[in-house]
Amino acid sequence: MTPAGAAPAGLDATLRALADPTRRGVVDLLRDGPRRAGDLALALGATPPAMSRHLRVLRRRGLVSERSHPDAARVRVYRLEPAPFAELGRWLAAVEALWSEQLESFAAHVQRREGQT
Amino acid sequence: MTPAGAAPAGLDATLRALADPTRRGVVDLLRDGPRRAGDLALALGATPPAMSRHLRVLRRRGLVSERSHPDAARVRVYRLEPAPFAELGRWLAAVEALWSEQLESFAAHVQRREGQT
DNA sequence: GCAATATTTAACTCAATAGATAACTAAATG
DNA sequence: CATTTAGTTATCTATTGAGTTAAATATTGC
Repeated sequence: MTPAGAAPAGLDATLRALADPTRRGVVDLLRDGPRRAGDLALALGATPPAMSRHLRVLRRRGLVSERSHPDAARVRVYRLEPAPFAELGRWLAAVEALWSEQLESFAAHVQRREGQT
Repeated sequence: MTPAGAAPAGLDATLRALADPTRRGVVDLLRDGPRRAGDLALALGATPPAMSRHLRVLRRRGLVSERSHPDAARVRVYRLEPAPFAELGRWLAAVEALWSEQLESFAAHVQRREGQT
């Protein structure tokens, strides 16, 4: 069901991870492909320690994964992991599915609200 | 109603608003239609003040709007507003669009990484 | 007008989180 | 090997933000 090892930690963890502009910047940059940690820090104007912490958050939430650079083991390359985004997408789709249903069931809600009042 | 000026406050605000389980619970409940503030508080096990604060956050981010109950002006009815969800959906789609592209452009990244090393 | 109801605002406390600097680990390079 | 390079961890501080109780506002009903 879930890719081996990288279990998405749930919607809450995903949304908390994405609710930070720097981390969302990381995601946006990784859209174009894997990148090194230092590269990300430089591109987003973050100090290396700050970026390292952001990457740790993203990693623990399963939004990114880390590998060593094939030609330089001290360089760490990060890439996006699809599972948490897919989970978020499903939730969002379920919410958005309602803009049509909401009109349909409007009468029922009026009834319910009046029953409660 | 969303006053014409209350544009969705951006992805950051939307994601911060959704990065809370109670507020996400509100969204899930409002999927089924508009509901009263006190109803939401009761359903989610939150005290009225806590719920009021959560609703204020959601309102200021443009995720929900508030009206008075037609038959009882002291009752406030909340409903979902689609715009911020649509914005989030577009961003998410852009991110997810990459699972295919990422494979395509893989060779280019290898090249770029080797150029940097 | 007076009490009850629905909800919000205020003031406070507490925990979680982000940023900065410094110290540390590991790997490439001379 | 000593040094530079890449990145992470440690520690501290400051800010944000969520919950609580009490008070305030507004509306309905007697």
